[in-house]
Amino acid sequence: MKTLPAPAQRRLVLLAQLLSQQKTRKITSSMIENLTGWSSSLIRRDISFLNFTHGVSNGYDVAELRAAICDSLGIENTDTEDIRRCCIVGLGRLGAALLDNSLFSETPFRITVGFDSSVNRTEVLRSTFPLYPLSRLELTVSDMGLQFAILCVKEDLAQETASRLVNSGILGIVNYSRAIISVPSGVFVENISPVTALINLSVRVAGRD
Amino acid sequence: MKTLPAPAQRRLVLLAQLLSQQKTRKITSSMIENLTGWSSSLIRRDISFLNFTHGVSNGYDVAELRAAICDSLGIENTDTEDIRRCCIVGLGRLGAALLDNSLFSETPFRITVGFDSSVNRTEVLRSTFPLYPLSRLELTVSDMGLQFAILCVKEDLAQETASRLVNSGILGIVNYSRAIISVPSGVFVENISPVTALINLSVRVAGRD
DNA sequence: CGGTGTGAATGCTTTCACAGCC
DNA sequence: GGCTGTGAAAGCATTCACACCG
Repeated sequence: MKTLPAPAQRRLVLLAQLLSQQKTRKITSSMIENLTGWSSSLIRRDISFLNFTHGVSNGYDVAELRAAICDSLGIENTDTEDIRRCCIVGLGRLGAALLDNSLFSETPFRITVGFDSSVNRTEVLRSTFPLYPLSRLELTVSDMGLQFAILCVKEDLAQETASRLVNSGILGIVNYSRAIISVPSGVFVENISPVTALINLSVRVAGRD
Repeated sequence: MKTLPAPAQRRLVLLAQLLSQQKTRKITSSMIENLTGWSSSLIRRDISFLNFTHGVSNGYDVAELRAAICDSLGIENTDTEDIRRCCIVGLGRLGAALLDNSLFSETPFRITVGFDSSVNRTEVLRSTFPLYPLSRLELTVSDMGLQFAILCVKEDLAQETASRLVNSGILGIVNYSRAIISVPSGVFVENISPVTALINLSVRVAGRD
């Protein structure tokens, strides 16, 4: 098996999510094409990277295929074992809205701690896990051995906070701010600011000749 | 000028954002490489698609380059003209957190209306623009001629709501839910659920051999 | 020199097309 | 007959390498 190309990896993540919603028991590559717009041969190629040998020729078994993708990507969505604990940094309106582990049900992720510069906010907000002042970030992240952070601080603090996270051992950052943050190699960032998303949409809409 | 490749387009959007943060007046492709991890020749190639002829050989003028990117992508960040009006659908904790146009300052986007199935929420939440019950979605979206929507409804309503948006003329959807939504060709979706982002990070972290 | 801009080469990704299987 | 899985071809994106410029 060749190594999984990055675009294929991202499609497979979405495909796994699509399969969890799927009501039917079987699905064919052209049904997936209709749902996603990706060509059926591309989908078959993506699936072939999983070396998932299903045997039958009349489509994929939805549950089996999803399991094969999760298995291959290491994203078993068990609720019990192999949980990845994450922190949220910045508990403004947006950060506070994400303090809700029901968003992560049936995934291997759990929010286990939040940080904010305002002690007022860490004390007023209710959650099932601790909320600490920013000053305890380094200590807590390294003690808990966290690898993932959700960054919801304001633009002007984004780089500084990201660096502190990286220095404490964080390997992946979900960046909700518009700021572009620099991280050393081996650390990854997913930029999901609504502004970036709207700009990308706008360019794509304009570009459809 | 050849047409802009999709990966280059996405990098340029991020580059424009990076340039807005940049403190220096000049920047070279290898400074950008250090900040972003993209190779300097790739950056020069991306910029060459703009047919931006800057003249000098000791780096790019930050402001000029940013203007050239925005111009070429049609994302002038004026606050006055050519504003794209957007709606938010679903005013739970997350949707309500985005009802804040200060998130979109210095961009051509403005939230101009919100919708929720709960009349209670549309009446209790405060905002500078109207909040309506979901039943008024079609009428309002087509009356206002909106092209962009931010979708924050729960998973089980995502597809149905997206279809209603598309039928009302929406061309681009920022999807905050985990649900994968199907749209006809000519309509675009950006999936930015925190769950998807974490999964992608987790796969990339695991894959760094 | 220390930089850009760009043909040409390389390396990836996607599509084509068809054998093989149920 | 309809679908998968996959070599081989085609099409894209990235890197190389170097002419050229201030």
